[in-house]
Amino acid sequence: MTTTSKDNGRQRADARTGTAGGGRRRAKGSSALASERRDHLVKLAAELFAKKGYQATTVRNIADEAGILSGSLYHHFDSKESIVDEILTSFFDVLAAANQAALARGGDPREVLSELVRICFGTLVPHRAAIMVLQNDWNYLKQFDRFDYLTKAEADTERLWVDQIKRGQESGLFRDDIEPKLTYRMIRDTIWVTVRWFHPEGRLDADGLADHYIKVLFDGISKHH
Amino acid sequence: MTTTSKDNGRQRADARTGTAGGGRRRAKGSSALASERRDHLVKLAAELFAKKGYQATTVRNIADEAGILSGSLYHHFDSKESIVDEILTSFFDVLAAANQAALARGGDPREVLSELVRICFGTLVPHRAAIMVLQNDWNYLKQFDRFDYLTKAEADTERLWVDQIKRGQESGLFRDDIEPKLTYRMIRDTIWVTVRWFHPEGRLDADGLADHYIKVLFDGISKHH
Amino acid sequence: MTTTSKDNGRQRADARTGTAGGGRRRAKGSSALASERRDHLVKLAAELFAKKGYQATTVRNIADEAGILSGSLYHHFDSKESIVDEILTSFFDVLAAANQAALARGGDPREVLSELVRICFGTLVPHRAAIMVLQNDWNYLKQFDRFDYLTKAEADTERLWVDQIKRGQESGLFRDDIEPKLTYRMIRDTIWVTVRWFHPEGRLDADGLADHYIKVLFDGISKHH
Amino acid sequence: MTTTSKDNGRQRADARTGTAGGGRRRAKGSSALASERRDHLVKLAAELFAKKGYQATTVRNIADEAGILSGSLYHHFDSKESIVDEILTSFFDVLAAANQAALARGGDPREVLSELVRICFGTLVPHRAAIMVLQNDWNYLKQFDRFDYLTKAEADTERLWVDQIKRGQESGLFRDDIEPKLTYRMIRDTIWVTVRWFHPEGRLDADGLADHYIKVLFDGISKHH
DNA sequence: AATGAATGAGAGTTCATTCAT
DNA sequence: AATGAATGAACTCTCATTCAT
Repeated sequence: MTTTSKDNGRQRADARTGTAGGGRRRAKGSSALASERRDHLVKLAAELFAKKGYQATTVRNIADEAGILSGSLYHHFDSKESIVDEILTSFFDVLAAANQAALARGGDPREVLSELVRICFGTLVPHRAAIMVLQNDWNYLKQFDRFDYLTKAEADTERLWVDQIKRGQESGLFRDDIEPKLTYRMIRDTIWVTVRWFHPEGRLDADGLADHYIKVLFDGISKHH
Repeated sequence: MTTTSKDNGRQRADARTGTAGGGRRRAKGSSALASERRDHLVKLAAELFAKKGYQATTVRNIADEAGILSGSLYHHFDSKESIVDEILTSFFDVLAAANQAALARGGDPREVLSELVRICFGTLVPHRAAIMVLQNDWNYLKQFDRFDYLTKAEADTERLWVDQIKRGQESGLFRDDIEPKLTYRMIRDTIWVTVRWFHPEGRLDADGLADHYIKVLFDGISKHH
Repeated sequence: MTTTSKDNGRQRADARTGTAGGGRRRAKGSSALASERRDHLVKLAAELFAKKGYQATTVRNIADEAGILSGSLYHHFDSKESIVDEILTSFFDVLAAANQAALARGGDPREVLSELVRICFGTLVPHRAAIMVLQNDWNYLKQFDRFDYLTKAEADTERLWVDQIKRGQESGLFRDDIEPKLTYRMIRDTIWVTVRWFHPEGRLDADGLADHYIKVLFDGISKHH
Repeated sequence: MTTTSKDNGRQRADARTGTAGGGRRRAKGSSALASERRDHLVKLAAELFAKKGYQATTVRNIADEAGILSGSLYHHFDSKESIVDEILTSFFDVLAAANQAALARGGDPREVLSELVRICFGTLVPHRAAIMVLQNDWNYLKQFDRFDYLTKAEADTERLWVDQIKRGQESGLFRDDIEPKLTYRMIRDTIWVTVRWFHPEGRLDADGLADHYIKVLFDGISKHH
């Protein structure tokens, strides 16, 4: 039993249980510094993955960016896969926790749905890289068993959204002639896919984008008299 | 260098000028058969690209599927890039032509926009592979100069849509408080991204999807009294 | 379905069924030449494995010996493992066939055992490399599932020998106070391990070695009056 | 370079001179504890080398087993080679001493040879790991100059055995038609190679194995009337 | 129109070893 | 006595591409 920081396995296992907050427990206080180094490397990798794509980013690219040799990365990570895993996991943890919190706050379906939308847009900046990877490389990554948990997490999220849409229809807030599942998927995709062209320094920041979208989502683009 | 059908370069040049109809001119009647074989190979490649992604699909994969050796593919194509280029080009040709036709038919902005949306959804089945590649691999492919024409084509399309949205606002049909460019991008992304989960044999076919989306787009998901 | 010569899998499957003679069937006559090239490479690899050990021999070593680049080896073989597999398989096929033939010829246990010993010594020169690998690298190779069949083949051989020793004891030819299984193992190891120092150009060739050993085995080193 | 117990070099020099008894002299009493730790590490390494082979055992494997980090091993040893060196040296020291003692005790060649055989079998349990390494990894290790002394030690042992066999032939105890050198090698190999399958808890312990082998060696497996 | 052998660059990964702390 | 970060060389293997046949 080593005390290296290369404990991806255990870490992720914890994370996936849903212990919200995204706080990462470390066995030893002494490795707080080690964690910093590690987190820094993950961040560098994330930027490269986002920019060039997971497959097109080589382990050597990441090492170069960090100013070390490619082999040295393996002191911190088991594999290239485990790096991207860490990126995606920490994103999903935060998202799941935020979603749960929104549900807990309650409110009518329209309010809850607005909040869920805002949460999604809210991750656009802090988790830009993870979302980019998900948009561009998920089709490739999903083939690996180790990422099955993401498929499951997504299924959970879908249930959560669909429930709210149905509640909205039952309570007469939402139209009856929309398909809840379909509608969810379109909302979801519309939001995440913006990561490809969204620049937070532009005219609209993430909140502005969210407002704009919520407007269109609930009332459409037509002028109602 | 043979004088066979390996004339990707010239072909694409023609295509990009926008000569609608998708008809591919062949200099020699003798190569009609060769063209069939070639088209077949492109189709096989497209399916693989769609399923596994462009980078993850090897030239060997394509050759295996065709029952030949990987080196033999180079009798038909200059490179792996030129195969995907052919796939994307033929999609963009059809799309641009259809868009032009819709504009030519005229109508108020709401009608034109509806038609543009329907055209997009309409390509989902016949051009599934091309759209899939665009969704998953564009971030990688865009780095190559040879695909610059796609960026330009997309800019043209954007202008076309934005014009209609603005016309709609000016004529009082659409709300003033929506951003035309933003709205276009969201519509565009929402439609194309469905390629990832859309199954034409499901409850809704592409037309059904289009109807559903147009409904939400114009009037939102809220019930209006 | 390709027609490359990289069909290790199928080939070995056939071989293991026990089709004696060691003749290797090739799907196409056209690949007879391909087979020659392949066999040549296997031979080069075998010599290196024998000399330096399996692990210490790099794929580049083999390629260098063949005057090609390391990557080119993968046109012929799936992996380094599959090369050594081919070496070992062809040895085991020949050995099993020879053993069966000896049994078929019949004779009293002393004659059969003598023949089995002679067969073992007889493989020392033509299969020197395979035996060397088995002596030096088996402990490493056995960990891979793909070599399980060798463990099974060895178990079959053990049964065959033990049966003869027991028959010899029952018929009063061999002493009762020897353990058949133990005796077999010692005979087996004694013979194979000679591969480490045996030089066929020395005073004794393989046949001479066999005679010498049979003498000692049956009657010991003591002078009997 | 510290002045701790990392003195492999000197140590071995002493050992090779043949100072029997296996007692390891330590310059400083203070390092008695250090020595214990060191011996423990050597033992752990020996087990791993025996089980997985020298090359396949990584320095990390050893460190893991000891509950430390791989780099920390270098506080105790110069290199991976020096660890295995220590294992082999201590085995050869004991063996050489025992052989000398047997010679010193005298007796007719049959008695001396029996004793030598028993000595070999007697090392099987206490020096299992060293013998395993010698059987499996010697072909690799012998390439390094630092292990030349082992080749020389082996040559000494060979001379010792061959002398006894020749004496036996001259005195009429052993058959004239056996090759002394050949016979020695076969005896040697037969004994050591049993390390691969010998389990001391089985039906026969090391002494039993020795008895069995001596029986066969001197009188063969045939029943003599 | 296709084969089969090879190229050459580069991929992810391993590992003995070093060294400041 | 041990850590933790890093080195640097080498490893097996992949793959788009070329070319003589």
